[in-house]
Amino acid sequence: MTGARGYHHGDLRRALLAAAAVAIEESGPAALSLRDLARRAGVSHAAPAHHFGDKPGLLTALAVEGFDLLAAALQTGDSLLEMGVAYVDFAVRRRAHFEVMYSPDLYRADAPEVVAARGRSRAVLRSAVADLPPGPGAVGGAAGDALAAWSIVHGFATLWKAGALPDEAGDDPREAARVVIRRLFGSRVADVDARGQAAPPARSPRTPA
Amino acid sequence: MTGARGYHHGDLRRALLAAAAVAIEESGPAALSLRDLARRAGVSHAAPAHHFGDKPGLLTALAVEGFDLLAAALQTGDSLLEMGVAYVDFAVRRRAHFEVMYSPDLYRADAPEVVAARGRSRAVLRSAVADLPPGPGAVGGAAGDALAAWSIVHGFATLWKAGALPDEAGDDPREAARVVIRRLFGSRVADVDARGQAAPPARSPRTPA
DNA sequence: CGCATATCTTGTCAACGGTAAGATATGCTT
DNA sequence: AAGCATATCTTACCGTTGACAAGATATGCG
Repeated sequence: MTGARGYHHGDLRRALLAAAAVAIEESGPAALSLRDLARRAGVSHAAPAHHFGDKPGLLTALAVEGFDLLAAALQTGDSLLEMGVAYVDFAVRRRAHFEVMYSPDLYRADAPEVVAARGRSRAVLRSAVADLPPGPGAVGGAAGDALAAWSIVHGFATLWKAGALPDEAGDDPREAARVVIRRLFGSRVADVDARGQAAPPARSPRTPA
Repeated sequence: MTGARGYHHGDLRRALLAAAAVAIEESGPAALSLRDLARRAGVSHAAPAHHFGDKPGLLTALAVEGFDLLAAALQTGDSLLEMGVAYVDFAVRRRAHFEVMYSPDLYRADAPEVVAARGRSRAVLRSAVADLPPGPGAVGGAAGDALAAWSIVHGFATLWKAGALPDEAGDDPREAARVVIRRLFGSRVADVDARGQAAPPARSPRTPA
């Protein structure tokens, strides 16, 4: 375990990934230092190289972990609306993973593990979109639905994280995300009356049909 | 002009910003090196410090320039649809500026010039949204429209740039953006034939819901 | 013409990423 | 249980970077 102090760390790979997430949340991915991670983990500055090769290697592992975490987070929501909220929630709460995942310059985005993990999270979104009743002005069909849903949710999350939104957006990203998603899909999306009266104040974990 | 070779460069500040944009387009903002910029501009490694102070200072200037360029680009489109397309086009063609603008960890996003420039581009978007006929499921009113429009366009642009979209999205970001935007606003947005040929300059007559 | 100032240079330092070579623990084979 | 191959970690080093200090040179204003 991590308690094994001595020449061998015991779980250095995990410890480095966790330290990387913390460090990135503190100062962003650009300021990440492998030597700082090594210090946080209590090992020498050359230890990370054995597990990840180089900095892009470490961030590649973090991206893979992120895509898998995202896929898992999305699966908790049963409706497309809740899945979108879960996407935004993931972006806000796991800032480090999210930022790296969508910064392909920082890691090897074409590595097979990354492609596979990204495909898994994409499949979850697809399955939810497929359950959506067809809409009136469906220009691009289900693929268009998926693209639009992904775009609006990703854009909202990114802008929120970047602090680029005006204050009117409020302070609860989950609630604001609900409003935006409902504006895209209207009554096609679950669990809220189509007229879209002010959103329900309490979060309702169960979604009555 | 830039031709003034000698002890003084003549237009070093501009030259450095331009070189930064090129370098970032090549390798991303994380790999940016002030010394490399100095080499490209033909000056010593300490020259940039006089104009920008430090690296965040240079990126702050680049972000301000980017927000102003964005505001100008948005103003070319008269309809909200075309403005959205212009947003995506800006993100794809001026990758460097766009990436920096929405990476607040890289620069001083709270600097007054940045806040002002960002406000200017936001005002352009607002004015276009205000012209939009009210929609049926207007949850958040015009502010909700603006938030949704900005989110979907920003998300699409970001995902496109990150290469995170499946191949079905096609290879023309402007066309794909049109489809996505139309899915959000439906008939409320200027009408365009499904092929997405250039939109009519005049705003469409009132669109029946 | 002379001086204040803006601009650029050279020199220096600590920190970083990456590599090489050596030390130590782990686990497999017999 | 012993020995050896291998995984893991350390120490040492190199070139590059960002930042700072101090000096050199050009520009503009009186």
